[in-house]
Amino acid sequence: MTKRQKLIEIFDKLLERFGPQEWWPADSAFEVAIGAILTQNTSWQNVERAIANLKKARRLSFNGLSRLKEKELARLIRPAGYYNIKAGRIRNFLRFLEENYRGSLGRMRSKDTGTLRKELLSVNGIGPETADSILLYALEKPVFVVDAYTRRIFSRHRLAGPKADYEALQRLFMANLTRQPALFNEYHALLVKLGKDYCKKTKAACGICPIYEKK
DNA sequence: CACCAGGCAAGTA
DNA sequence: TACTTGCATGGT
Repeated sequence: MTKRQKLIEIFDKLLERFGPQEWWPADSAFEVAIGAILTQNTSWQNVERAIANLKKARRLSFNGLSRLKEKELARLIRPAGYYNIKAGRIRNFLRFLEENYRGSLGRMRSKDTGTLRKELLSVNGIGPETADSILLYALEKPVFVVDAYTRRIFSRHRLAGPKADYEALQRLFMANLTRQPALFNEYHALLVKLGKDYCKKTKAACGICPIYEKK
């Protein structure tokens, strides 16, 4: 069994068990990018409240957010937690868009993925997962998103070392699967679904995990 | 009450 | 390089 076959087998089991996840839940690419920052170490449910506040205030756009004072932005995204930190990070991202793409996320699409990733990582507040989430889910670039669930699931199934870093885990997927945005999209979303339902930090339900196998 | 959630940066050794 | 800590709300 090659790594590729193993990765595809897991994907097929997850898809059969959970069905398509329909990621990323958002009305625009811009909303995806803002959501990616808001969901850093935060439950999606809390992010939804923050997004709802921004929509209700009609501020969920580059111009809308740009005209907000940092304190006011922080107030609106309060439910997402770390609101002072995240308000600053969102403003860093807005300034990045303003200075490099005249405020248009869509204008990023024409550049190559590697360059875009470095640019995003240069923004204070955007790390590997946030950058890759924007690349894959907002710009549809073929980049695999790794998160805490991915690391936990693959470590517990002994498919990766417990101390495998982000890039190593990402390479496992990207070097062994065809680089299709749609496949990476669904795979990551399914791993999050599995993590939420069966692979929590302490309460692991490995015995009934859909990809569990007896030795 | 404790623990967790779709991280990241800054500080320390 | 490899830890450790602060950031914070809302659900279980």
